[in-house]
Amino acid sequence: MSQRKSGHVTLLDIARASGFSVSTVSIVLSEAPLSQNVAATTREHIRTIAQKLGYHPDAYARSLRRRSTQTIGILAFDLSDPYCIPIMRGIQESLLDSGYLPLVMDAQTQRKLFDSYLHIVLERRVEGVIVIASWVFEETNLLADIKKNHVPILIVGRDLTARGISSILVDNQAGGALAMRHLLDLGHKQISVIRGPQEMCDSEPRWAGIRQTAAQAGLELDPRLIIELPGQVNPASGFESARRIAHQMLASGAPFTAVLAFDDLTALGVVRGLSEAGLSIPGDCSVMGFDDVLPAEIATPAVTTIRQPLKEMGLEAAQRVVQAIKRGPGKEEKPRLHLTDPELVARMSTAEAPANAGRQRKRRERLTGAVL
Amino acid sequence: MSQRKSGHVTLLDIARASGFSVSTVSIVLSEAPLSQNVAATTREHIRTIAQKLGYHPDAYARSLRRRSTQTIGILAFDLSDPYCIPIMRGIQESLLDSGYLPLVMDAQTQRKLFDSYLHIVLERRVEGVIVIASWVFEETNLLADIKKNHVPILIVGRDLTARGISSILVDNQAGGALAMRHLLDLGHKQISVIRGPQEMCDSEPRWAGIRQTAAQAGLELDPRLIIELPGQVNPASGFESARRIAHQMLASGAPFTAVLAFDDLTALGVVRGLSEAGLSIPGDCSVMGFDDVLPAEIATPAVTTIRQPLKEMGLEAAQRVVQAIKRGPGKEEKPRLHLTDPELVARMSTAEAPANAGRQRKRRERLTGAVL
DNA sequence: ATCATCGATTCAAACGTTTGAAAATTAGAT
DNA sequence: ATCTAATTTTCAAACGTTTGAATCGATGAT
Repeated sequence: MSQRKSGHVTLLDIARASGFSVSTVSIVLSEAPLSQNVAATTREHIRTIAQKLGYHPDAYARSLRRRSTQTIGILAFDLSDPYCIPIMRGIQESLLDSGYLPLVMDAQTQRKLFDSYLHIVLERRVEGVIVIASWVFEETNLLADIKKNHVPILIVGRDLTARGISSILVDNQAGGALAMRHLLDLGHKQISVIRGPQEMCDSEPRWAGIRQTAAQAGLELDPRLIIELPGQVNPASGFESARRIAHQMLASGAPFTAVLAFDDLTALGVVRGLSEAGLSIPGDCSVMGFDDVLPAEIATPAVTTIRQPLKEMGLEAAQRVVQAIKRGPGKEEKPRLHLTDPELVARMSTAEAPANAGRQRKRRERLTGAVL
Repeated sequence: MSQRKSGHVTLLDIARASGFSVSTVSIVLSEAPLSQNVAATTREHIRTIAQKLGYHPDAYARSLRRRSTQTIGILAFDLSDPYCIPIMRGIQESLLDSGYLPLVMDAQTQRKLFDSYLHIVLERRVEGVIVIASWVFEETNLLADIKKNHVPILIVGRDLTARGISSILVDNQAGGALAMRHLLDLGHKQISVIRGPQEMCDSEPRWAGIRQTAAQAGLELDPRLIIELPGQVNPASGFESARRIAHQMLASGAPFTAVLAFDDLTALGVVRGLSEAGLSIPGDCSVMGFDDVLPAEIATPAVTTIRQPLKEMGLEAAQRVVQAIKRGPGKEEKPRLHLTDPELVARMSTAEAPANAGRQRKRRERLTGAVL
């Protein structure tokens, strides 16, 4: 009945219906400090009417007037990557406590989308931005616009302190070391490593940790067993590449008893590839991943992996951005780098190296001949 | 330099810097029809300055004035459920084309959050709402508020036409039938069914399809092998329940050669449970799921499942909501139900029933005794 | 009676845009 | 020089809120 043009119930509607002015109604419904001065009966009356009409304050009008949107933009590089989810969870949890609304954007691993979403969050006047990306996106000149508009920004999953952006990511080198250490502890000597694609910034430090640990243990890695993943177009493509690589490794004839994969999806690809060739995991070959995402946990055998404290990273990211907002513009802190601790999660896909490597090799030869 | 109190560059800044009025600047930058009348040199001049200052129109002021937010609220019941992701993808794709921005909210399987997000999307003046939920949420009285405010709403994954809400979901009964048909075709006679929890609306129709198909084939299902999942608190909990159930079934001594699980995560739980007991999939027992989510695809053995056209459902949902918005308030269409076609995806977790069931039973007995 | 005091309510301006209507400028025709 | 018409630009109001300042009554003190 009292529908205005916009189709939404406004303060004016309630003012008319209650006989009080828009000001009074606003003061009551927004629980402004002044509302203590408003007669209790009036308050009651106004609230009842608002309830009845189904009033919801217009966030746009309110934000415009208050000059604050209570909103933080979350730019995820790809929501279909299970890696993003726990981070988002952490962010969300922390943000809800502080009264901010996360504005989630999914860039779907597309630079174009990423850029246009950066535009959008700026137009939506987010008070801070959190980027989730292990990705290269530094070239985008929109970062300059973000700075021009004094919006605090922080990135999870990549070190961009060199570009003046605070960063939170796992200590990839320590993680790589942890992974290699685990395989060494299990007695493996012939270890294949599937390195990440060049475009990924995680690739290099992980590899460094792996290489270093192997060297310290006096182990020389067989170059035929060090393979690099091609660039990925979506989260699932790592799986498929790894599967193919597994077949290639078997075909190469180079003996190995364990595979250290770049991440969990890659590890699952390796498991698939080796299984297709008739090998059993971990009996014939151990496989381990990195990240600890859901699919790794619910696969059988569950894959041993290096856990990133993703949720905690999200929590911290949110806290840091909120702090930066509270600190206010102009008083920016200098960009900080926070490396979180990786953790070994030993599951079922890794086991002691077989005592008799000869038997393994023979078995593999017998099988791969049949499959490839 | 020309920073105003809000910290953002506004039309006024550009007006001052260019010597033209705010109106002219607005007309040029928003590419209003009137901008054809603006001198080409002026247009150029204004655009250059806007670019230089890093101007981004304020979405709040604009929406307030235009009385349109170009925004659609997406309420996902749980983003950590891989089921949601393809739907979201579909929605997003379709929405971007039509110039709407999806406002994604993740209810994390919590009714309280769900309600508060419904509030928020209303305050944010979304022009439409898409709910993703196989969930019970009908009791929430906020639905009434949504209707009061004339916001078109549509639900994916649940039939709520009875409550006057257009719904898109897979034909669960047909899917259940398809699944059972597959197992029957493979020659299975002793089939265990893990039914969904009561709270889930998918459970009943799927079961109906299964039961009916079995009956038509003249197959009587062993009641000891019909088990219902407990209610779930998060997507991963179905996995754990199913794992336990697998052990219980083995312990019960009732013979079975196949398990038809409620969904993919449940199927993966069964695979885990049976594997722990020493059975091999599909050699000793076939397992199949429902939905076709990522973990089912990348597990080894890949799980046979009934695919829901999730992305397509998202696409359609978005289209329908946009249409409803275009149609305008008042001219609401009567709520429609759209059942999409499920599809069998035969993978590696199902195989022909073993010719000799006796051997199977013996093997299982031998093994389970050792494990439980 | 007058004046300050206090409590309850309202005024009016502002946030940054958009847009119908008006005005200013220029050009063209008489 | 005057009038009309076209082109270019600006005015001013509006969107729904919030909020410092102002108003209005009534109470109590002088």
